[in-house]
Amino acid sequence: MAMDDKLILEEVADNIRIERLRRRLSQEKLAEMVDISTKYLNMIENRKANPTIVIVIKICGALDIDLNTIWSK
Amino acid sequence: MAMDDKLILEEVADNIRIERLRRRLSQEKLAEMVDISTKYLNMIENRKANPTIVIVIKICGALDIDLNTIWSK
DNA sequence: TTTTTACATGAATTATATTTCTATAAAAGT
DNA sequence: ACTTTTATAGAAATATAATTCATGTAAAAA
Repeated sequence: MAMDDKLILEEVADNIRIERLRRRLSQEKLAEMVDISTKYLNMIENRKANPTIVIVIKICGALDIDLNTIWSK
Repeated sequence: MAMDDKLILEEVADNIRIERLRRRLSQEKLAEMVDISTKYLNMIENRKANPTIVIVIKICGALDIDLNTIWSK
């Protein structure tokens, strides 16, 4: 994993967590909405997973945000 | 793979191909810019792969488009 | 006709995404 | 103080992302 990969995952992870907390959703609730395991959502938010585009788009859908909210460079 | 997953991949795939052709880049050239195999880029454009967010963001970077260009629902 | 360029695909392999199970611990609620 | 909720994480197993190699096709160019 290259260094710029980590930068990407950091920003994606942080923005997901920020938007989730803004909506007062628990990891468990959001994971359930997106149909992924709680463990895996936790890994995403802690920058330990590189999720597929389908999962990211579903997360955005559940949070009612667009993709640019998660990465806007 | 659920049906709405396929809908997502279809739109993502089509938009990547459209933007690549608009810039007159070959699959080989774009794959090289993004540092993925030509075969895999071909699979993405033909809706046979579900790439990670890091790869999608790198593709957007190479095409100089934002994420919403690829998925805007 | 020959060569080159671009796109596509099957099979086999490797790397990694994702789940399941389990457990700990802090924080919040009662 | 007790209970419940929430977040975190290790390890092992499973699913699938991603590569490599080989090959084929078709169109454009020489």
